[in-house]
Amino acid sequence: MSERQGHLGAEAVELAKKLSAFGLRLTAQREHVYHVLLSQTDHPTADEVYFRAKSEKPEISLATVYNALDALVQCGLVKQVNVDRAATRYCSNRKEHCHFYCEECGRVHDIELSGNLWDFPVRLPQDLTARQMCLSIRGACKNPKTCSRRVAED
Amino acid sequence: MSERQGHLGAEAVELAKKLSAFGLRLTAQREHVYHVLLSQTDHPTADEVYFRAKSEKPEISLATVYNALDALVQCGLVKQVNVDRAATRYCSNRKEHCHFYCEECGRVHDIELSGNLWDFPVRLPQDLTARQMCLSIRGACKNPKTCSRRVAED
DNA sequence: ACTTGAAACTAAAATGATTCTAATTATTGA
DNA sequence: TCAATAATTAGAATCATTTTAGTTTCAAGT
Repeated sequence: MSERQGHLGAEAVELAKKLSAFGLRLTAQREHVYHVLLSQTDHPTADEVYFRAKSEKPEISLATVYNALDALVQCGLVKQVNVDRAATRYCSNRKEHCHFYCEECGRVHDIELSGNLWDFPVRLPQDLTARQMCLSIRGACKNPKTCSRRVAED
Repeated sequence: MSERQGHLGAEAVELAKKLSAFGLRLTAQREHVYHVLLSQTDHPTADEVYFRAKSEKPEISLATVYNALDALVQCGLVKQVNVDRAATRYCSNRKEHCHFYCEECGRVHDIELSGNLWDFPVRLPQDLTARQMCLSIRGACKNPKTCSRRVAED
């Protein structure tokens, strides 16, 4: 067991496990990026993650943030949210949910599902193997207090 | 009625109607871009649309292709498909369907739905108004004949 | 048919997001 | 501890998309 794994919090222990299951190493940077994502329930872009991460660890580089995000996505702890032609956003919500994109303000909201997406009937050709399903909803927040044009995030 | 609307095909007539419903004009370029999208059932990127369009109309510019794609998306004739951090793809399939993204070869397949997405139970907060729902599936093609790494499109 | 302002078009430059490079450092297993 | 490998860094490069500025086309009103 490595030096740094001697004193890990619960979060980091799980992170280490998940990463190593995919042949990826636990590093201080990945741990920190994951921490940044968990500490705010919004859906930051890589750039936003970079700035948040830098405020605590000024040496971290943008390339590393991309690398860490990729590692987290690969091992299933984080999901990418792609909307229109905008920068990809990242979501650390582990509960089954879907995303609502407000066309007015650009915010992404997490929406709970009351059913199981895998039960939804689709005519999937037999040569295709599904690994992941996701639902996304577009619309408007309709609340003038919280929904104003082009705000960063919720 | 304008000069060029005098001799339009059925496709173009519908296009003209949809566009004008959104205050957008029918132009030769938009018509051509729409034609390019309809003539191949794959999911080209803006760049790919540009090259296909240019082969028949060499004067068309990339900015116009983007403009035309935006116009088509705005009036609902075309859908954007966003996957990972890759360039946005465009889909002219008007039937209710969802998208399957093959993580091995990058192809996007249209999948028919047997149910109505709007029936799927989600806990949508009442201040959110949904306008569009879409389902997407990730997985693998699993067919070595048709699925090889990083092929352009299906 | 003729004018006119708005919308759309063009090529090219600019921007923004993401990836790559090369050199360095950290981590892991022997 | 050592070597091999993976991950990190800053910065350059690339790719996708948007913006700009000048020109053309369109549609609405004479």
